Amino acid sequence: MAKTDLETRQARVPLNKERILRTAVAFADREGAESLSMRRLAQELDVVPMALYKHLANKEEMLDGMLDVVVGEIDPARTDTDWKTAVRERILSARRALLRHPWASRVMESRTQPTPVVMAYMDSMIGMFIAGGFSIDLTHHAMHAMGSRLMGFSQELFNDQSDPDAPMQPEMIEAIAATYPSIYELYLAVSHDDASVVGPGCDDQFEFEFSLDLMLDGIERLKDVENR
Amino acid sequence: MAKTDLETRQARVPLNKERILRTAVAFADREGAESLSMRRLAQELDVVPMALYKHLANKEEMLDGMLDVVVGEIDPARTDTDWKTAVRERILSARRALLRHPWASRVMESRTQPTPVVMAYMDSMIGMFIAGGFSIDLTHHAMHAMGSRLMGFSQELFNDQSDPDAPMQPEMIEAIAATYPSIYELYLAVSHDDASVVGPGCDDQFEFEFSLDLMLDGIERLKDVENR
DNA sequence: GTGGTGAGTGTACGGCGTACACCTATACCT
DNA sequence: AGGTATAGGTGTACGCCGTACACTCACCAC
Repeated sequence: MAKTDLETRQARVPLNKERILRTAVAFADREGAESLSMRRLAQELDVVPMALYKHLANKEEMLDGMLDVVVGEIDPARTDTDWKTAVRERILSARRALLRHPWASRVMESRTQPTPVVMAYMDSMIGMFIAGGFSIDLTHHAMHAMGSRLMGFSQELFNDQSDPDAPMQPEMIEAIAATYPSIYELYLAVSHDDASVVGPGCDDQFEFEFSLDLMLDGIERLKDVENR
Repeated sequence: MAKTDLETRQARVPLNKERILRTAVAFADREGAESLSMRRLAQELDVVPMALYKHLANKEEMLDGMLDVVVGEIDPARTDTDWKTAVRERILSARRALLRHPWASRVMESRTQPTPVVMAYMDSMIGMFIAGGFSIDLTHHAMHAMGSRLMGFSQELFNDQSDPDAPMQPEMIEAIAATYPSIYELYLAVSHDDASVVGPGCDDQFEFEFSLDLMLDGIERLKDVENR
């Protein structure tokens, strides 16, 4: 009896959507999104799986909510500078948020409908271009062209190397050299730049900013043509 | 007995990897990748689910195989023009292949390791830049910058509208107008360009080529700077 | 007290990928 | 021709998954 009493006494923190989402995000940060199931999450919260469904319609809604948490971490737009700096810094802030939650870009790719939070982010992004003097049409094209870069990632096409700094067996390298000569050539050049011959080979942050600036410069030029 | 005899007689086409993959691709084309399970596919092939595993290690390997089928549909590189035309046309061919198999880009995004077929495609793509006079480093950056565009798609961030030409309820439009003024402004401009006010609103092919050319022009300029 | 309400529970269902043991028809060797 | 190895198809079973549905029970206003 004493035990039951104590259990009931220690007013167990009640569930609510926000606490569920925070826990889910933390779990995904720790274990990856693919190991996040409703059942595991319920366990994490010391609750029976179905309890979650009093606060969320289904798993999809939860994933959306988790992404909203991430998007919520993106800094608001600066208003004290030109459009290009403002857009650039905002996107880099988005990227920082996504890097904090490595599962997020993949989950984002899997979503089909934007949430209101994402819509609001897009809305403000569009606003930045318009305020910067872009025509509506060019803004539209720019938004398309930026694509997922707007959210802070370029999908890297197999970015997730199994072992971040796997030393790459020499025989594997040889096989690659024979079969994919151009990849090998590129690999040689890139890994040579780096401190170690076997390092990660390229600086993702640099590559991201490189192509971000390629886009920004490109659309800036188009804007100037338009206004000439 | 006659029946059994007949059944055994009509030499049932034997399973093999290629036939499985062809059937899987056709099924995904028809029903979408999310409804493709090993069990449904086995059913499609009039075979017990586990039969598939004599030809494929697991579902992942099957998905990879399906993507290889799609990548196999991309035209080989032209060798009779400048790098820019050759790259551009190859990418547009990739895009055509992906549009034939709407599930493919999403599945591709979900993969973590490239298959040899994809590696070969990348290799030849790299080769096109190098042959075009790009330095290795610039080639490397270009490959990163092009990202999924190399495979014929830019991830559209919620490109899949539930109903391709849903008329958009007026009250929904009003709600959007109030909450997301910039999105609304863009929506107005874009849908006005179009024949109908409620049409798809934008031409994906145009947007794809727009940003493809933005990238190609950008890296071309960098190449010229490099060689100056 | 009474009755309504909303959060948490328990059970159950149908689906999934696939491990493992089994059967069987063919192919090959002597 | 007889024996046997092997590859391809089968059947059963396991442990996951998301979630429908009926329930209990604490709390609340009246």
